[in-house]
Amino acid sequence: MTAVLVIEDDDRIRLALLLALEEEGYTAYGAASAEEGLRRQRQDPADNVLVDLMLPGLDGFDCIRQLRRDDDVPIVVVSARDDTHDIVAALEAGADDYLVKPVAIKELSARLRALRRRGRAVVTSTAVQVFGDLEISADAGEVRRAGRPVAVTRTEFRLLCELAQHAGKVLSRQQLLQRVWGYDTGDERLVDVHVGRLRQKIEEDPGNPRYLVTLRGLGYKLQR
Amino acid sequence: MTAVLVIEDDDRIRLALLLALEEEGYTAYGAASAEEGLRRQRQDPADNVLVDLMLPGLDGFDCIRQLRRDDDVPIVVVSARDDTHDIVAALEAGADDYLVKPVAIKELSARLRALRRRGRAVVTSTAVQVFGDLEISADAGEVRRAGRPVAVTRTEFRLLCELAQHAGKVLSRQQLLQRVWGYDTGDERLVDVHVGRLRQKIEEDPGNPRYLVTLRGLGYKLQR
DNA sequence: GGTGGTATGACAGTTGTGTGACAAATCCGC
DNA sequence: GCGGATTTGTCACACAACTGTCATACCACC
Repeated sequence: MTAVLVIEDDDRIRLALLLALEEEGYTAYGAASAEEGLRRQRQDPADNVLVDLMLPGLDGFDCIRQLRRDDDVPIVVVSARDDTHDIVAALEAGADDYLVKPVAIKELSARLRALRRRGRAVVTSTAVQVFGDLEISADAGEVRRAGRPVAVTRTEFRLLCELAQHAGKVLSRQQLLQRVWGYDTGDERLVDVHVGRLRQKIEEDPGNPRYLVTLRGLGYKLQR
Repeated sequence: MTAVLVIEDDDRIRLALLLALEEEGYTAYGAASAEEGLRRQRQDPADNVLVDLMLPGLDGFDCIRQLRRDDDVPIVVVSARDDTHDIVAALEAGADDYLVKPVAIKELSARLRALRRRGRAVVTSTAVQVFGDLEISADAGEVRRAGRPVAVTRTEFRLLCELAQHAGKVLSRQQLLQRVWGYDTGDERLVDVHVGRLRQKIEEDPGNPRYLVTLRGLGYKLQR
């Protein structure tokens, strides 16, 4: 799952972008100022960042420079101004792409894809997550235990990824239902069943799990 | 010194671009057709390639795909059309950036700099990719299994190249439709059929593929 | 020992994938 | 241009894999 951070002060535009990105299959979250955006990116780095140039306080160019200083996440500028000078300045500041508002969401999506294909996100995002002798590769759609590939189904894979993404933290059945299945409501037993099946595949001793542990009354977590 | 190849059929525009690029400190040379451009790039690779979309004979999109197949040079599209669909298609075909004519030379220069800064030297730009006893020669447009040439059709070859380019990574049917066929929408079963045909040709046991594997619910990938 | 929460096996309905047949489109030698 | 060969895309069907539900057994904690 690719996470995108949208830094944009106009609430309406930010929300619209977030919705559209979600629709395209991204995990998207927003920040209303450069300061907030930088803080969020430091705490929980996204795979791509969208930045508006006109921001209150710290402006977009400074925001780009700071983001670029911290890591090399692909940065896409979204601006109302199509002045050549702005475009050049943004690219010089460290942006990777520049889009003029109003943004066609398909184009944005394609540009994010193109950026990722260039090999940037491979470095920054989830290449392979490792838990002891358990490896999860989101790109390859593959799980390995002790070096051996383990065949998991799509749902199991999603579940595992979701747990891995919040490694060490408990996720309630409700949260898992929401994030893996997209159900706002539903039978929580469903989660149990899939957790059980996943254990059969990834645990040495499914009855006494080492990775995918139950927290009675709380939910499940993937042990680091 | 950075060398730039300009593929553009209009003599006046090509000359103007070449002059402007020289002025900016680049070494620039031109080609009046996709075929000529591809030949020159193969003989004496430039550091960046500028491509016009409307070309006689082989068009810009095909030109981009071929360039991308051969190596990993940054490609900038320069086109008179600012249609979103064209932009998306060009990026999907493998372009790294897109500029609408008339081009502001300063912007072009900045974009070339930005592209270079991104550090492209990531992907294996080997002409021949090897997977076990399977060889894919992009240059020669040739596929071999256990040393023996395998006759694949153009579509099959493109599909195989696309998968090889992202070796080990899952590509969804949607992604393959877009990248191999250029369809933004369409019947995903089309991919299945061609994957099936490709398997008949490159796999020892098509029913139990070693290279071109299915990831149920996710897509296909070419196993390393 | 009782109670609420959790694990697990079986089952039927659903979905996803492989494949052969066929017609349209394209290529190619003449 | 022309006609045959090849390639391409569509469709339908069969089969295998997966999903969600349920019932039952199990366990931890009070």
